[in-house]
Amino acid sequence: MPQSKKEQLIHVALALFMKQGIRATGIDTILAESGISKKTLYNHFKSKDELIIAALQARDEALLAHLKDRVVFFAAKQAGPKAFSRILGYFDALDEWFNSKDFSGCTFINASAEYPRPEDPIHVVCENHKKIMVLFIEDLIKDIKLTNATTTAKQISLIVEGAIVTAHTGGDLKSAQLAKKTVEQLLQFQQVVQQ
Amino acid sequence: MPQSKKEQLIHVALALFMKQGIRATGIDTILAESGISKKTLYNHFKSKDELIIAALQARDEALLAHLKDRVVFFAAKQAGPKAFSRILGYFDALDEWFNSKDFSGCTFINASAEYPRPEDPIHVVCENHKKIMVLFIEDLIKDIKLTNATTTAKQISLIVEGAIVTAHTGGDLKSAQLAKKTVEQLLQFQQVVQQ
DNA sequence: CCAAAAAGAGACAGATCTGTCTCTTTCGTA
DNA sequence: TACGAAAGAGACAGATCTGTCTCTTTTTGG
Repeated sequence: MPQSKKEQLIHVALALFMKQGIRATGIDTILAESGISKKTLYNHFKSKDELIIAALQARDEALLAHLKDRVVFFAAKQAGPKAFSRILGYFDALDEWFNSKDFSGCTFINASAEYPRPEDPIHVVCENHKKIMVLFIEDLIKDIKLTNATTTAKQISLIVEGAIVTAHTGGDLKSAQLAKKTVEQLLQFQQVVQQ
Repeated sequence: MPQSKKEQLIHVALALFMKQGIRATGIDTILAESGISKKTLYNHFKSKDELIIAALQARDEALLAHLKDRVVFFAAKQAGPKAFSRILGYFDALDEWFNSKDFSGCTFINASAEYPRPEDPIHVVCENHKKIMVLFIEDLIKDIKLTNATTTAKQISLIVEGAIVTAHTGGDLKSAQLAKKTVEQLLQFQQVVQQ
């Protein structure tokens, strides 16, 4: 078997959740799309919520792996200071993502919108993802001389989240480019001030 | 009558949508909460979607009015250059909002997450709201000397949206303060560069 | 090769969803 | 007061939701 039924379910569920939203996607649709029976689903997952969480975790891993890969690709093409190339390449990767055919916003922002209670396990998964993304950014800027890299990473994260929302909710598919420019200015300012 | 039944329905529906999400809120819950009958609802609104759109439009007006009011309040307390006081006061207003008891993110980001298709009328209302918010920011910075105020307003908007997401999805209730600091740095940089 | 056990298929149950329809009440105006 | 029209109440319909249960098929171990 190339893929276990559990993996198939997660894969199909995630695709539908991303395309239509979570609450808008019924169990029956997932089953019809995957050709797997209801009993099998409930053998692997105690409830729909558990499947949702598994799908989000799969998305977390896949997205991070994908972005890491694309950052390497785009960083190589970057002009300017070498230390900036990875973080600026990140925004090219975001630009590519926003303009991909089936872009429908950040799965985690969307999920936390559908499950707004902060203590909801689904919401917690989203919160954790966002923490990981800040750490990812912190890694991208580690070669830049900054007085407080953690704070700068959080600032860049604000801009990234803003770009995602502006692309999806605002329908502005160029938001990653503006975000890139904004981060360049911010980093230049912080470097100027420190020395 | 202090409030028409239509206004009551919009008011109750909006509160529930914001608290629980839109798809998670059934018509019956709205009716029970408001004490209004189903027939009356469908006399005023052709469908649930129409009620959703009316609720979002009400939110659009109420939020903008509230923020305008709070900006005036917080701008007066701002230190530093007079031209910066309104935009910086805006972030104090956001901080107040994020830390209010029933904060559950931006209603429009959330709604567009639940209705992800860009051509969905509900999604369009959200998109329009975001456009209005950029214009609002552009007005807040109109006393600052900038080479391209429209672009700067869009940049600040990115940071604002990022702060909202970071507060709600990320659970970081201090994000408005970091956003404020980020905008200060950005504006300082842009002023330095231009002259 | 056979029997025990695990896994799968899909009918079914019970709740809940949106939207309709009929009947009753209320209101405005002669 | 009386009558026509508008508005309201809530039962009802039909679709759809999650989750369970029974029966069949497949797999596996001796």
